[in-house]
This record gives sequence, C-alpha cells and structure tokens, in this order.
Amino acid sequence: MEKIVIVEDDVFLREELQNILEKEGYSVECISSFDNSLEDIVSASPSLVVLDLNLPKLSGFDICRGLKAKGMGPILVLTSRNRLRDELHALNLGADDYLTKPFHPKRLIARIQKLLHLYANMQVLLDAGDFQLDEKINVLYVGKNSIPLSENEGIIMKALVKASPSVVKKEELFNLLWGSSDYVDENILQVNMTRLRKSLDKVELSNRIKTVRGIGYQLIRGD
Amino acid sequence: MEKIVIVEDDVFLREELQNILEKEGYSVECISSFDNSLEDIVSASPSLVVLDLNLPKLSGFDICRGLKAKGMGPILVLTSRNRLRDELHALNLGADDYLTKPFHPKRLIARIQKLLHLYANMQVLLDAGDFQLDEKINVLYVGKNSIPLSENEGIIMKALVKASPSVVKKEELFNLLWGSSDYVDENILQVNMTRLRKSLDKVELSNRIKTVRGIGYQLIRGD
DNA sequence: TTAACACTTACAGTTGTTGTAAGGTTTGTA
DNA sequence: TACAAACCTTACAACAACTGTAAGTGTTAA
Repeated sequence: MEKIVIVEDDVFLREELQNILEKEGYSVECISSFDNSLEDIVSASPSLVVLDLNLPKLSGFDICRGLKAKGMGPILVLTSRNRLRDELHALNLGADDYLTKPFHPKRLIARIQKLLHLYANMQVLLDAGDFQLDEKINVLYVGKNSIPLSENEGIIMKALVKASPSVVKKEELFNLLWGSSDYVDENILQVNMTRLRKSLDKVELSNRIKTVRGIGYQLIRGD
Repeated sequence: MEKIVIVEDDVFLREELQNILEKEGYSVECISSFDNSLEDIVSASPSLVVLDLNLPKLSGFDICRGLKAKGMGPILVLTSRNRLRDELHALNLGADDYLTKPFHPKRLIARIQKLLHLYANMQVLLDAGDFQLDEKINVLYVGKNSIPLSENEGIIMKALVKASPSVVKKEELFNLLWGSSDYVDENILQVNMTRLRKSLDKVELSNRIKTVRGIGYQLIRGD
C-alpha cells in the first residue's frame, strides 16, 4: 500500500485530508509537531508528501526545499494563497504540483494519482555507466541506439546491471526467472543467456557479460 | 535531431563543448551574449540546456530558476566550484544534473543522454481527467487499477483522449491505424472499437466512448 | 585426456494481436 | 411500422514473439 504523509497544522483540514486519502486506500501518516518535521517526514519514507505552505515554525518552502535535497519523491503543495509568485516559488523549490484551497476531494485524488504514476514512470531508467536500461519496457539505450529485450532477457539484464560489477549467482537468476532454485534443467538458463548475448550483440555489448564458471554471470563495467 | 543550447562565457570551454556535442550528432546553439539570455534560450526551444553557473550578468542560478519557471526541459549544470552547497542549490532550483569541471567528454555525453532519455520517458502520461494513458507502453491507469491495451487499442485511445471532447472522424482513425483513408472494409474499424470497448469494460470505462453516427467516435469527459 | 561445465541451434508449444467473414442489432426516416 | 444504412459482435485463422525442450558441440581445469 502506498504511504502518504500529510504536513498540515490546521486540525480540521488535516483530519479531512486523512479521511479522504484513507478512504481511497492510502496509508496516511500525519505530521502535527513541527519541531523536527523534516526528519519525521524522511524517516516515514512516504510515496508522496502533501504539504501545506503556511506552517508555524519552518515555512512550507523550507520543508519543500529540504525534502527535495534529501531526494524525496513527489510533493504536492497545498495553500490558501492564490498567488502566482508563490506557486512558481514552490515549483522551483521542487514541489511537483500545487493545489489551492478550497479544493474538491476528487481533484486532490486525481492529482495524487497522477504524481504517483509519473514518479513510478520516472524511476525506470537503470544506469550502467555507458548504457541505460528501461526497467519498465525492457529497452536498452546505448548512445543513440536502442534495442528491445524480451521479458526474460530484461530480468537477467536488470539483475546483472544492479549487481555489477559483482557476480550474479546462477541460483539467483533461477529464482528471478522461475521463482525457485530447485531447478531441473540447468540448460534453460544457458539458452536464455545465449539469447541475451545475441541481443546485446546488436549494440556491441555482448562481450560485457562474463561467465564465472560454476558460479554465475557478471556484467563488466565499461565506463 | 536534438538541439542543445550551451550557456557558457569562457570561449575555450564553449567551443570545446560545442565540438564534443556536435561530434555526437547534436545540433548545438551557443549563447555568448548574456544581456537577455533567458529569452534567447527559450526561443531556441532546445531539448536540453548546458548551463555554466559562473556567468557575468545573471548568475547561473537565476537562469536556472527562470528556465524552469518557463517550463524548460532538462538542465545540466556545469561548474568549477566543487561545493555541496552550490550543487544542492542548483538542484533545488530545478537543475536536473550537475557536473564539475574538469570533466571527461564521455561523462558529459552519458549524462546528457541520460537526461534526454529520462525526459523522453516522463512525458508519456496522457491525462484524461479521471484516468491517464501511458502513451509509451499503452497502459491505462484508472484510480488504483490499470489495464494494458494492444497497439491498435492504444492508437485509438490516444486519438480519442487527445481530441476529447471533440469527435474523432473515422477517416482519421483509418489514417492513424492503417496509414490511409482509402480503406476497403469499414468493418475492421468497428471490430477494433469493439475490442477497445471490451478492454475498457474491465475498468468500467467502456460507456465513455460514444459513437457519432456517420462521423466517428468521441470520448466523453468524466471529471 | 577426460569429465564437468558451458554454449549453440533447431523445433514445437503457447500466447497475444490482428484481419476476415458472417451474421445480428440499432437507428432514423418514410 | 417497415426497411435500409450504419453499426456491433463473435468466431476463426494467420502471424509473430517468446519460451522451454532436446540434442549436439565447444571449453576448461585437474
């Protein structure tokens, strides 16, 4: 379940927000003490933060900037002010969307879903130094070229990239591909490795996968 | 071809950058007069901006903030300073990546490609009010659910969403699907509409596509 | 040299997508 | 109401992509 943190000092609005979001199936956590709100929010590691700009101690702007500096995900800013200046300011500080009070619950939900989807889409580019792998659609980008990988090829490649330059054990690949390590036929993994290498050959990357005899496979960095 | 704008006052570095990027196949435009650099950059409408932080008139920070406020795409910040504070500041102002001089050309290229890919991936979520369509992988998001669409279903849905609430002419759909309007069989479009509706039915959205007798089809907004 | 390990290729089953064909349903008008 | 045009639905077959099986070939290290 996706967790959302609400940063809001007004009790009524806070509880209303919590209601709306929990009804929608989100796990909600509220920040009401604003002494060390930044740490509280980060340690909750939510999928999204709903942040009011008008807060007692820290200004919402500061929290926004602080959160983004710590690599926090999507932030939806809430405010009663209706000034373009504030909106631009917040967006520049890293807020991802902006909603003016009063707002319709459906609009809030829609914005939140949009942000969550957007962020889910963003973090799919796995970096391997001189090439990137789109985890979502299994497309490998090398320079200006790109090649599509099949599902199995993608699973293997993801494991190799994430582990690189360590070795990925055969057993782990069996687990990832067929959900079990009590495999019957060792050959099927070799077949899939051959297929992956043949695909990588199209972008002259096949020699980057090394076999570690008796153990598994390894992606060599080529940065 | 993707266009990159370079904002750099040092002549030597500027020309080196231009060289590197053009060799890589990008179309490069340099900003050397910094009187109204913001307007110059925006009017060039580049795919990416390489921005030096140390500039004569405006500070790089100001340009960065200004560009992001105008909805500019990816910004890669370049600097000789090696201070965390600057980096955080720039990233908070909207810069998407950060490179310290001196840098290796390959690293610069890699970062640029990464940013371009990331942004290319970001703008795939087509908004239709109460649901979203991922143009890239043809997945439709409704609330917490999602359904995959086939290639043809995706093409039709994209056209409907983009045109909504206007009517999409049958002829246009024929063009999008089969690249020609001198179609032989009218039925094949109906079959594909049926299939799309059946898919949409899984998320109770099929009644949103209305038939406009003799003309085409229409997506009704449900916001 | 040899046995374990790894690689390659061809084949067939499965699945998803698409166009064709045939027949049924709806709609507007006379 | 009758009817024809427009639209809808379903079943079928062709096709392509992906995957596992099987059989044979190549490589490595003791």
